[in-house]
Amino acid sequence: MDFRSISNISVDCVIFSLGSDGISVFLKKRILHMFSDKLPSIDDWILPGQNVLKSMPIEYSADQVFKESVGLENSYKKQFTTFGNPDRIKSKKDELWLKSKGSEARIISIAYYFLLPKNRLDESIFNTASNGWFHIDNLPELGFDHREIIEKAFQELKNKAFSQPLIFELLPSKFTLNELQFAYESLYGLTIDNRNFRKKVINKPYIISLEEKRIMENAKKPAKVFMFSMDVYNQTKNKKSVILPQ
Amino acid sequence: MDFRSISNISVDCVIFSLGSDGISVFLKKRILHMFSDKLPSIDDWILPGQNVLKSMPIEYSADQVFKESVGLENSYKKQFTTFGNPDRIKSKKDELWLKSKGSEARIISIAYYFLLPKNRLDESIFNTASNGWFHIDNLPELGFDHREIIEKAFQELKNKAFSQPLIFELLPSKFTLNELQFAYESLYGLTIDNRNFRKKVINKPYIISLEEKRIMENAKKPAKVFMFSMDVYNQTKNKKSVILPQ
DNA sequence: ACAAAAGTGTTTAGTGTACACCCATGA
DNA sequence: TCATGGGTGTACACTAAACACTTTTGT
Repeated sequence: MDFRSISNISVDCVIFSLGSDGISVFLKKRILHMFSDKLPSIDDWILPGQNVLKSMPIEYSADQVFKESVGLENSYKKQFTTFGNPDRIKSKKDELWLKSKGSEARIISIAYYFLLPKNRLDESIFNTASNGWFHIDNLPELGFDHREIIEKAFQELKNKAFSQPLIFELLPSKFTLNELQFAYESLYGLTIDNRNFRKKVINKPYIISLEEKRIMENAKKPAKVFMFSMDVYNQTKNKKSVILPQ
Repeated sequence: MDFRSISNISVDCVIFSLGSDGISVFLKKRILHMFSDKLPSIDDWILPGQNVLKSMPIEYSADQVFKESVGLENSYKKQFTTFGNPDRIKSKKDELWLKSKGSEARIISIAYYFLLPKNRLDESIFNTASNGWFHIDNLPELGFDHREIIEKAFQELKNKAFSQPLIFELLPSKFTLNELQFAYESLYGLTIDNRNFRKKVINKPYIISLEEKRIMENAKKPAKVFMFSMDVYNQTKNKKSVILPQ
């Protein structure tokens, strides 16, 4: 095995999670102090990433980045776009940073997004000095073209969740209907009528009602919990009309 | 400008077109005769592709490949997945081929698909000795992991066309309703009721009825022609229910 | 006149949407 | 008893789906 990395190819990971105020993204602090006052000192945020290894699959590096970032494995992962235009390193800061890391100037970044289920998040990794979670609508100053990467990831996620049951990857395996509604509202920036939502959801065969109840934060009355069955979903999915969008 | 290529990064292009019998893919012949009888001689098909250039955007190479393949520009193009596992070159043939080209053993391929409108196809590029169009359900023997790449491209195309008006990229800018129906039937392997289809299509504001008529091949009665307006589409698209697939 | 694709209507079932109040529970 | 999220029903409009024959034109 050759565990050296390929110098011009990296993976960048956009890790999404559903926080109490909506969809959040995990970022790492980028700090570099310069000896010369003439050079800008760097203090902003970037996506977690690392170079691809010479003898391992691309996704191996993505999994490593995910594990090092949030301490977990086996979450939903999707490779969505590869970024690599020669002008994607635009700023003096980005140049300096790459030089300090000994990296090449033209880096191809294979970008993945991950979906982190709500209850699997290790709280200790929440906002430390070098890690942070940021609401998708309120991102901090970002290095390189990482804002563009995040926006693209979010768009791809929304598109995909439109036709596949991705939403459940953001929720605990047992969830309440109001949690599911909140996930949709957060992801798509909607407000949904609760009665219509419940009707629609409960009619899906792959949404299984459990006998269990759970008391949500701030609530007095316990709420029924449900689960999603991928088995039932795969069995019952019928090719609904595919003709003309909207 | 540095027009040398990056030795370990290439683009591969899956070019789709709508032929008279359905969706077709453009392939290039791969032939290599060996001096030794012990080595297999290569005679199969591969996707058109080339290496990424040192100082140009990735899509520049994709556009070049497309132009060299079918002699056209400005068709719909989508980067969909990057392939690069170390074991994607599995066969002796693939190894020999790469050696004969002086390429590295670990190549990252950034894959694009293109949609070629029906009437824009230069017939002279149809099946020559080194080029061929193959029905998506009847592909020949393929080199490398190119069958996998084509299947993935086709899946991504179908998914995307489900929520975006991609189907029109496969048709001439003026088309008949039966042509549009045939495009859907070919893409999704459906048979659609013609009366219901016409009703549904004619009700879309972005499908514009033209005063023109056209006599289709084998037909006697001329057919009305329609166009798709992206302007109207963008103006009128309403966020239809996004809750739960199927 | 015949062959071939173009074009047309109605009925029924199901789904989406608008809308406002009571329920169960813990504090 | 009050505050909080949990949970419920009806009416109307629209869309999807099933189904078969007539029209127009070129040969």
